[in-house]
Amino acid sequence: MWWHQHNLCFRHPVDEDYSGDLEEKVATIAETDESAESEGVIDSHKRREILSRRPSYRKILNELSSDVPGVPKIEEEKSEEEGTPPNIATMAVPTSIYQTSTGQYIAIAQGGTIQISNPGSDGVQGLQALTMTNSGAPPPGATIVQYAAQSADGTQQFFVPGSQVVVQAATGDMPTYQIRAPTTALPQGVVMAASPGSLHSPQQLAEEATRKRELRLMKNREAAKECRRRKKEYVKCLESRVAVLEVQNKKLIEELETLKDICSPKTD
DNA sequence: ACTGGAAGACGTCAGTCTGA
DNA sequence: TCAGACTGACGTCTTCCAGT
Repeated sequence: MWWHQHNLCFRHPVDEDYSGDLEEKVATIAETDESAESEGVIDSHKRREILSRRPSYRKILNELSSDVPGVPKIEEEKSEEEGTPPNIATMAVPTSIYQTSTGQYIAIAQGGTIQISNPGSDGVQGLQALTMTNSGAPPPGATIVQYAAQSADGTQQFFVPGSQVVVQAATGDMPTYQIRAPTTALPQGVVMAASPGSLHSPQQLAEEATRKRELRLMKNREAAKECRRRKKEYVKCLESRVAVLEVQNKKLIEELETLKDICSPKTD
């Protein structure tokens, strides 16, 4: 596998190895002037150990950015929506925000907690917490919502991704929610469970274990995505650093040549 | 049109790191 | 100490493109 950019051609056998090559390149260019005559040979085992214990890309890049003014920082987890309602922004950092048909805001926080806030309220007031779970073997796309707060008013309806609508289908101690397409009256599946009771039976324990596994896989999936995004940003940063250092190096060499000419004029 | 390789994105597992 | 975050490694899938 070969990878072309800036008229350079880097070998790129496995995607994970490329950033290592680039790091080496940056280090080599940065140290050319001082340590050109140093041994420069690192024991491969030691090097592997160092690499395997490297801190996260975010950390590295942020350290780089503090050393080098031009290097951008990797942003912390940012919310998807720019126009976050003020009464939600002060709470946990949401990953998704939806607005209900009655004007309420629903924020799904990182931990899977759903927060419902009334537009007129000032943050904490009117907030209801729900817990998102995916238990057992749900049908594709289905989401289990565990209702942890009692709704005081009547039927509630809010929008979820995919142009679907969550409708409160029953009231009372066991409110039920259904996901429906907004234009059809046919429910696509009941996805609501009441507040969780105690888990005792083997089946319930198995379901809980499955649920935990699903949750872990989901989080890991998101973490892997985020990790790859950071890595790409990190590699971009290294590439631009290579370019800058190469230019600097060239300038210094030219300067050195000029000074050499001045200090030791030719004797005819 | 078909095919095979390159490249990129993704999901998962396993191991390490880190903060409480 | 432990749970959660992070990341390398691996396999799979999809898309693109050049060659036939």
